[in-house]
Amino acid sequence: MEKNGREQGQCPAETLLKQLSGKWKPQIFRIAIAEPVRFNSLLRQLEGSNKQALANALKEMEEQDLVQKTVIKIKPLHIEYKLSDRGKLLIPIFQQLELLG
Amino acid sequence: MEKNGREQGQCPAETLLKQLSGKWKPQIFRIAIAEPVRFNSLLRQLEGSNKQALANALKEMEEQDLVQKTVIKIKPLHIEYKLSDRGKLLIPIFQQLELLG
DNA sequence: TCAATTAGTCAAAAAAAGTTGACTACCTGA
DNA sequence: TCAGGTAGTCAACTTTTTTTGACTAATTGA
Repeated sequence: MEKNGREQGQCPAETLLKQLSGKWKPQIFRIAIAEPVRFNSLLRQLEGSNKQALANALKEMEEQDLVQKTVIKIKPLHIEYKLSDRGKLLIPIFQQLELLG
Repeated sequence: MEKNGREQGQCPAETLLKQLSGKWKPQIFRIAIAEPVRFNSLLRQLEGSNKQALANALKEMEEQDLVQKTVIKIKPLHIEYKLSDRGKLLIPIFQQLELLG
């Protein structure tokens, strides 16, 4: 998984667009900007989605260093997803996309 | 084809991300920022692409008002694609994507 | 012990996106 | 009139992405 398009001689924008695209990623990103989210909460918020879809999206977003997964060791073991430092760096551009979309 | 995500109650960024994504669209957009392009020129510049891929991408980008198609009535009839006004509006955000990608 | 909640995994099917190769149509110069 | 360049279309195929439904595993409260 590359983090920089220039390293493969591609169009760098393409790399980032690919990381933010997909059926559920933009919505996950938007929700995670506001506050950390847990798996089932996300599942309930994203109508029409399903466990597999979210698991895939979250795993990819974690691999691409967009979100950070944290295990919270309380009673029924919560797993929290929040934006990573790189993810936070992308907030302004995401907000621009929201404005122009 | 919608131009504004808010009109369908979706994540607005999602609409724009979808319009800019796809195997060839980012590269087409980047090339078209620099100067108007013709079909076969694009085909030659995008290694691994094919007529169908480009025809699809260009048609969609035209429908989404990202590029403008112009028929140039010279000898062997050229067709030129350049950024539309809306497309030009997106240049800054695309350049940001290039920087961060 | 049983049901519910947490957060997933797995395999298969369905849908969407991308590729391939043949074909069309117009115009021009030889 | 025939070859070559322009810009495509079409149907079939392959690949990738997304969905569906069943299943797992740990923990908790009744």
